[in-house]
Amino acid sequence: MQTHKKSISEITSSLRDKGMKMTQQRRVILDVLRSTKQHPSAEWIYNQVRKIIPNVSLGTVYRNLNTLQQEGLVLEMNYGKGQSRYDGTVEPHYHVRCIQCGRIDDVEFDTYDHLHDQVESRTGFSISEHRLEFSGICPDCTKSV
Amino acid sequence: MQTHKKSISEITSSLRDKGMKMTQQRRVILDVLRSTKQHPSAEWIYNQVRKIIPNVSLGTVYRNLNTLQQEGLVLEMNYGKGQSRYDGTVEPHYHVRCIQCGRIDDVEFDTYDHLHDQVESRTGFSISEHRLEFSGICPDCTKSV
DNA sequence: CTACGTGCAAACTTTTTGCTCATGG
DNA sequence: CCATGAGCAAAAAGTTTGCACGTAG
Repeated sequence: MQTHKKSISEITSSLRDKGMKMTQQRRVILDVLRSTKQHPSAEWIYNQVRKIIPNVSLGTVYRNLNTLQQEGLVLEMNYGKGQSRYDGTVEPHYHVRCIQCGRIDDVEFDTYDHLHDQVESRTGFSISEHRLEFSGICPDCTKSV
Repeated sequence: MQTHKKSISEITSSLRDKGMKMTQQRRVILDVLRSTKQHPSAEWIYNQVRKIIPNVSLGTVYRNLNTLQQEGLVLEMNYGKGQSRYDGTVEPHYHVRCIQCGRIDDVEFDTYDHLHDQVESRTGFSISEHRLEFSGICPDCTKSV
């Protein structure tokens, strides 16, 4: 794991090439998300960003998370009916989620990209990615039962 | 695949053992979901059920899908921010999803349950299940580009 | 009979959007 | 400068829930 992440200035210029701006809000949202090992919700990110830009709006957080996702800089994950969770690590990796407290950790694992060919020939789909997610009870929740 | 599904009467009596009733609505919702190879949304199920029970309510569909899910008779899947999708096949299997039209097919594949031990020792979680989902473009959408 | 389930509509949660103003490049 | 983005608040989308009535067992 621990692959090389694009620097903010690299990102800034690739955004500029598409006529997009690196605003203060966008930069801080990305910074916040990249600097946590949690896989937070939009609201958690919003609260962190507010510590730096007190009058940022939740709408801005959502708009930017969507933009960043389209640019391939952020991943969105949905579980159950609650809030989406976001991940600032876009390099392929897998997740394990606690069905009790919602905690999501990364799993250090070789990825199974070679399965794409098998899936393509069996389904006729042209596969671009896959997600593998384990669920169970985390160590903390195991203790506290 | 094509594993044995519990019959409605088996389900009825196992529900009864828990003090739950097999209502007409519950039975039809389960029938509709089990008899499609699609992986439909609650609203699609609702519309199908209405053909048989015209005044069924969407709330009832949701309530029953949640109940059936808790009983392990139905799976719920979330993708992006739209509606949840439901699956009447609870035997372990994987999915492939079209990022263009939203179609979801099953993938015939041996399952990777042996990974659970590896994940447990690496993360300390106690794993109960995993999901593997491929995404890409389906044959129909490939044609129509 | 009677507890569990339903229909209906209102409420709730999460996310998106229209509009006007601000700002990065 | 001026097109892209932000802030605000209202709306949309999806799901849940309270209540009075219905029905499976």
